[in-house]
Amino acid sequence: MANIKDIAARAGVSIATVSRALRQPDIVKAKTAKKIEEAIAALNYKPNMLAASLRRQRADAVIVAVPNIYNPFTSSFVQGIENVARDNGIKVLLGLTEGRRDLLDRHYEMISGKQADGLILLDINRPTVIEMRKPGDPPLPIVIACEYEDGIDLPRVRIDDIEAAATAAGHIAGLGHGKIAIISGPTTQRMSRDRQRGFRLGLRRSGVSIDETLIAHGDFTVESGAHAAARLLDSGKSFTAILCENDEMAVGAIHVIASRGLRVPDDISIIGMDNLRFAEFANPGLTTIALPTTAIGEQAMRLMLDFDFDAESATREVILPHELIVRDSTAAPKA
Amino acid sequence: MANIKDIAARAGVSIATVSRALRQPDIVKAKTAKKIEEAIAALNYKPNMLAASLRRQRADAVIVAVPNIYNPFTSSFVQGIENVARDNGIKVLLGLTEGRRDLLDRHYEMISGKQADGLILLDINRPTVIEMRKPGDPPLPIVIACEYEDGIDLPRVRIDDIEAAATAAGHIAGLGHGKIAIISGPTTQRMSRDRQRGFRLGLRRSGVSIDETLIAHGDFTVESGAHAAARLLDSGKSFTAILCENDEMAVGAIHVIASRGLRVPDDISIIGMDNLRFAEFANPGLTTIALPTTAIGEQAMRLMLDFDFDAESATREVILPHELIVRDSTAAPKA
DNA sequence: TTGTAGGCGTTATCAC
DNA sequence: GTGATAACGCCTACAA
Repeated sequence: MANIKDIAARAGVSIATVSRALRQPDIVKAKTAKKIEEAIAALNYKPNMLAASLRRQRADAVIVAVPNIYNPFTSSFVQGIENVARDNGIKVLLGLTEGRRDLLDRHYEMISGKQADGLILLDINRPTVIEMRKPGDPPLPIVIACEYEDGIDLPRVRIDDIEAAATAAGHIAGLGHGKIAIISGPTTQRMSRDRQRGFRLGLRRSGVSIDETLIAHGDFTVESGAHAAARLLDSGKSFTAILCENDEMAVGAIHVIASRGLRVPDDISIIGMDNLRFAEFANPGLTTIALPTTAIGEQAMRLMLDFDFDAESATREVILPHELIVRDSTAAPKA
Repeated sequence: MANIKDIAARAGVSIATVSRALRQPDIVKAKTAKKIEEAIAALNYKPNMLAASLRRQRADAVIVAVPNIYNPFTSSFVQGIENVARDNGIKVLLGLTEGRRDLLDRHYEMISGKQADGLILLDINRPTVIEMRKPGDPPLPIVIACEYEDGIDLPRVRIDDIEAAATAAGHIAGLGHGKIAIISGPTTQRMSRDRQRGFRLGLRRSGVSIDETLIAHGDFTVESGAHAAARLLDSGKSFTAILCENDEMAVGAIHVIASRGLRVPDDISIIGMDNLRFAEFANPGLTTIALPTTAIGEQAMRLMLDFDFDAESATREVILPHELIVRDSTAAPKA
């Protein structure tokens, strides 16, 4: 494989000049540049980025850690990151964590191993390295997106889950529902706690009281939403709407409700959160809260680029707006 | 940042010994190893993989190019790749192409730039480099998964789309349907052509003839499936089943059918292909053809590991089996 | 079992 | 504008 030396030899210049022609074409004479160009074409030379990164002490790459990739939410989020990264000559690498901390740590190794410069985290977990950090150590090049927990001082971008959930609850209450069930996520997760709080807040604002026995728990998967809905129906209690903490569980709930011969929204209204791509094509179309996923990704990448996490001026938190999307899964309760 | 030299100094050994302690712990004396270990812990040393890769001329990483990540199919496919990669100490990096060739080429640069050793392709496109290759050039470290085209001599793993589609068609015909519509993908794509061929083959085997005016075209997205179904319904022709070339379009079709007050499968049976995660929770649950996605990923990674693409003995093609999954979207036509 | 030393392919400093 | 040359941090013959 041709290297910079071969190019230099063939073009009759020094390797320094070749390097300059590649990095700062403007400071080398046009004629020289042309000779170099020809040599590069002739030998089909490709710069060895490994060597370049080693020398420059930066890889111009970030790694994005996501728990899974089937979640459409992830998709447009990553899209946002790519948009900004591309404009700045940064490579984006996706690393799957499956929600496992050991895998996340393994991805972090790409940073300690200098193969990437930063980590954008769209995951519940935090890499172990955060706990290992002692005061005075250099700042960690990590940006947290969305799944935030308190007590970790890293830049982050997120939505206001509480207000978003309150908006959803307000929509349902505004339609006139009074007996409202909730399918919540795992309360170990900050996001789930916030959303549940938001549901309560939204109902309270509308003067609707909550029946604590109408709260079922899932784990944010379609399957768990189906099971939770089944439990609610089996309980024999009556309710006319279900607030679901995410769309996946809402889809599961709709499935179960329909399979029992009940109708959405005639018998039971369903609202989700996240506005997954499939939400629009559920039967019926799912009313939900849309998150500015692409914008979140863009912001996260910008925070990464501004990386100077020790600086007083560093932006520590960006909160982006959500939006209610009304489709056909919600309606006023039957008279 | 501490480097191997610092460790050597602190442990009172040479850098060679440190390197060996890291790579081949068994060939260094236990006592020495311990001293080195302590030094590593004390200085919080992390090997610079960039330098290691540069020296060893391999990155121990593969890049997986996928058009998007929201497709659940992609997800378990990547899972399969990771399974095998992990067991072999290989890092897996995901690169998004958005179906764009320029982005794919950019990912390929990671290979010419030595940041990755191979490329696994789950994309319609092919990197430009394939066309540039002249006979005698070293083989390209590329494995193709599923989206195959003829005329490219690279190892690949796929399913038999024709037989898979024939199976789907056979199921519908076997239920007694005679007037059957088709929602096909873009016929520019090999996979779409194969699946359409398979549908025809399956129907012919069952002695059912095809009405060419009952073929609508989409582009594999939910939206296009919805539009195609609408066109079919608007045409006024009668049919009792739709063969969809993938689940996404099937979901779109169901949505439109339901929104027009027709029922699946009572009025119209729907079958898809791919067995997306959401297929099970569609309303009604979608009958479909399951692909061995994880196995495809595993095989692809194995082909990558066996990389010696010039060798006569190199495996060039692996075909994996599909499976019919019967759910609630298909039934015998009304009498 | 361990040490010495050359080199992987760049970039960047300093001369000229 | 261009050329020598010293790093960047590691691996691996070869020698001891």
